[in-house]
Amino acid sequence: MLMSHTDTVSRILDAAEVLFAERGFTETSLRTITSTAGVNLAAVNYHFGSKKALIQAVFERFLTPFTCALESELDRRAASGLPLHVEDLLGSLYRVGLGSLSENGLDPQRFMRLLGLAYTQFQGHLRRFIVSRYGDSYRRFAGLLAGALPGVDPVTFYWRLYFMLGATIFTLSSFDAIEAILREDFGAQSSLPETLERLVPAATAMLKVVAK
Amino acid sequence: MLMSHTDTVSRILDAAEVLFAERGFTETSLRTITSTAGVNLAAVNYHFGSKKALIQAVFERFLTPFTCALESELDRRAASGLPLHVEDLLGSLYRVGLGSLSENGLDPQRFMRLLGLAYTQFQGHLRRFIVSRYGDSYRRFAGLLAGALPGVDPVTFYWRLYFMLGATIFTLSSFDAIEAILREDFGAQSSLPETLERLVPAATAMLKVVAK
DNA sequence: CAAAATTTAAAACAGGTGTTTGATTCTGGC
DNA sequence: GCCAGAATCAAACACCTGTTTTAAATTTTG
Repeated sequence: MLMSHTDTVSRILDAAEVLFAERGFTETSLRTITSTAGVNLAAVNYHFGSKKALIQAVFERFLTPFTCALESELDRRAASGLPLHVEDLLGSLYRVGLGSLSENGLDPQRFMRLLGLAYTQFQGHLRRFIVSRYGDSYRRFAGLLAGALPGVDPVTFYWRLYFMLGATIFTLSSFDAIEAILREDFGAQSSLPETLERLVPAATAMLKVVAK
Repeated sequence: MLMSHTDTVSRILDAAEVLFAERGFTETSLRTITSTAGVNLAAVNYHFGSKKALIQAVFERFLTPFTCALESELDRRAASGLPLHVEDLLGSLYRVGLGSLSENGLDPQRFMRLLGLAYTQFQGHLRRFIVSRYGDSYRRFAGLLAGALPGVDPVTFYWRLYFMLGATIFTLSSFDAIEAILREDFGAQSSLPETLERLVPAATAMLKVVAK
């Protein structure tokens, strides 16, 4: 039968998620995954088919609830008829990211770490998978953001969008490390929500600049 | 003799530089490096000691001229006595990056790609190496930048500094990919200097925002 | 209950990894 | 010309990789 998701599958996904986020894809072997999951080595290839497919499955479990939550948040905003400002859109994005993930028992920091990996590690198949599966939502959000920034020419807008993505993914995927440095140097510790509250105005300013 | 740097060493460094930037560290084997360099497999361990040491050597060849050029640019600015503005500092940083590297026959894009890897790949030894070797220059630059931003409290400043680093490294290390997308969608092609000219005002705005 | 399909298990497979070895060639100083 | 030291080479080493196989156990179903 196909109700298979008894245990083994989830345990593999759980272990893979943590280990991938900690060490990367190539640096994490199937043997490490299966042994920390407490299942047999062959189980990965049996249930997922290959290591690549496992990597994609890990991302699917993250991204699907996130994307759905973002879509319905955008629907809600659109239904309200109110104009969408840049701050609101970014705030929504971050709030949804934090909310939907922790609801599903997923660690937002790990999520960002994995997202960072998806962009920087050399896994062509992953990039293709993500684009084909979640590209529409991405384009919708980007379109709304562009609409909230009249007067910024398209090419400049897209570069700035990438600047923003970079700032976000890079910073949040190394959140632990950066936070540790700042705590050591200034004693003040920052939480993830606090950091996002710093990020929203900073990213907004970057998107809005009027070239002089 | 110690004049050894006849050929083999540089050829290994050249090949490793390109291959690392293209595929990452773990994904590039010593056999691939030595065969594209046209040298014997054992040469890496003979001249460098280990793969880790080779990785560090690749970064040293990039970062030392860059850091030196940046330091002397900062010296020059300091000697002039003029106050240092944020735009100037960022402009210097990027201009020096472009200039000093291409002078030494090194590809700036590859440099950014490698720098991105250094941050995102899981090579503890590399991070430690870079921090211990180039940490002082980094702190000097960060200090000058902080001085040009009175009124921004230290913790906020440092978070924004990381936002900026993220935007820079992330964007430039994927420059080719992003540029290809934008060219396909808008027909307009962007050069690296052009992109840096977009980045300077955007990053400046992000650093300067006054929280409302 | 028995037959069939699904899931687990141990072992082997084929190939790739960084590193080391020991012999051989090259090279510069006397 | 000779010979120590440096550099190159082919081969082997020990280990790890993802994947497959074959058999046993388990679960589902008629």
